[in-house]
Amino acid sequence: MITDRSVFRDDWLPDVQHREAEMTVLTDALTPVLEGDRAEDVLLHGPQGVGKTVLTRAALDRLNRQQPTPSAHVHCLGASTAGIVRSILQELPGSDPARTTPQEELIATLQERVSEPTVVVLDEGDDLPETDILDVLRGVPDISWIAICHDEIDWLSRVDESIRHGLTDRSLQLDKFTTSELTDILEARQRVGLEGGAISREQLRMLADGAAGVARRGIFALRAAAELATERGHTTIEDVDVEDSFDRARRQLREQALESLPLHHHILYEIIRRKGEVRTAAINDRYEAIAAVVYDGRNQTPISKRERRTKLQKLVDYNLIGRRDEERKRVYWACDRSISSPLDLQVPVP
DNA sequence: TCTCCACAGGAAACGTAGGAAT
DNA sequence: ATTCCTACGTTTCCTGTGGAGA
Repeated sequence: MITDRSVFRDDWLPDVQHREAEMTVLTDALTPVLEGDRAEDVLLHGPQGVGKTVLTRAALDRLNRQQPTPSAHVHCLGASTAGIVRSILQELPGSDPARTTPQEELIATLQERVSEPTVVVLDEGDDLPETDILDVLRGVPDISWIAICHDEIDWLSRVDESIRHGLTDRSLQLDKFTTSELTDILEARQRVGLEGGAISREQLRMLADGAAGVARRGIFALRAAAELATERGHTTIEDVDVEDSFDRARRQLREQALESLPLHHHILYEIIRRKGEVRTAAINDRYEAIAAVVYDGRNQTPISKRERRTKLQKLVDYNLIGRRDEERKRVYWACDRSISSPLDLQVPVP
């Protein structure tokens, strides 16, 4: 039933639909490059999964077809200033810098290497105002940036006045799609990714409706529906497959998030998942009780309480665990207890 | 109201891997 | 081969918060 799985992946670049106005703002911002000038900076903001990254990639793709332009797409979440500069250098032509190259030297290399208009995409840039990266980029005359974040007000409140001023008219909001817009988007994906006639327009509308305007959710659900239909021996996708697709899609999104995290997070996640609702102190007790066994032979050592708090925060950010403060207790629980760590952890059952 | 306690999270300090210089 | 240097992940230290109990 699925003829091309790559269509459902995050890195698939579709023809952008229902973002004409936004696309115009972006392409206008990039237009100076065609004259050999630096592009305008842009801030792109909106909820997760509504196509901010896709729109940016599409705009750069369009620019590249008119005028090949160096660009770098950097994931900034949790990265230091030096880390971001290093990622940019890795994407631009030239040799990659060594792991321990001093920050000052990285910046000097960037200034030397960039001699024509270059666009840097700062994805997942919510924490950017805390780093010096915008100042660093300002020191490279040919570099312009497109920052992608969730909360515009928060982001702008933390950058300095000159940057805020430079963004006037170039702070671009992407809202959730309407059901009919998202139906169109799913229609286009299924045309490429599924056998002809596998799904009806009405079923696509149901998927779009269930995804509540979040494109990534809808796309994952479309794939999940096709997978369910195949497993159940249906020749085309049936309504029951669509109904059951949301659960599977949600699971797949969470599994993907968990897989992307390192060992310590998996161990903490498994402790919480197996216990149901659990207090911080109980997590720590359990962690300390099993640490020796779980870390054995893994080339890593148990982490301190303080660092566990940081890891737990990340699990919350990734929507893998929930958290609530009540009285003097902070309580954690797994958002979906059926999702287990793919690592083969020797977490003993209490 | 005051003191004690447990915990959260910010900031500084620390240890280590690995590349460069000698 | 040895020494030096840096980024990064982590630990240590510390301050703030808020409920419990005197």
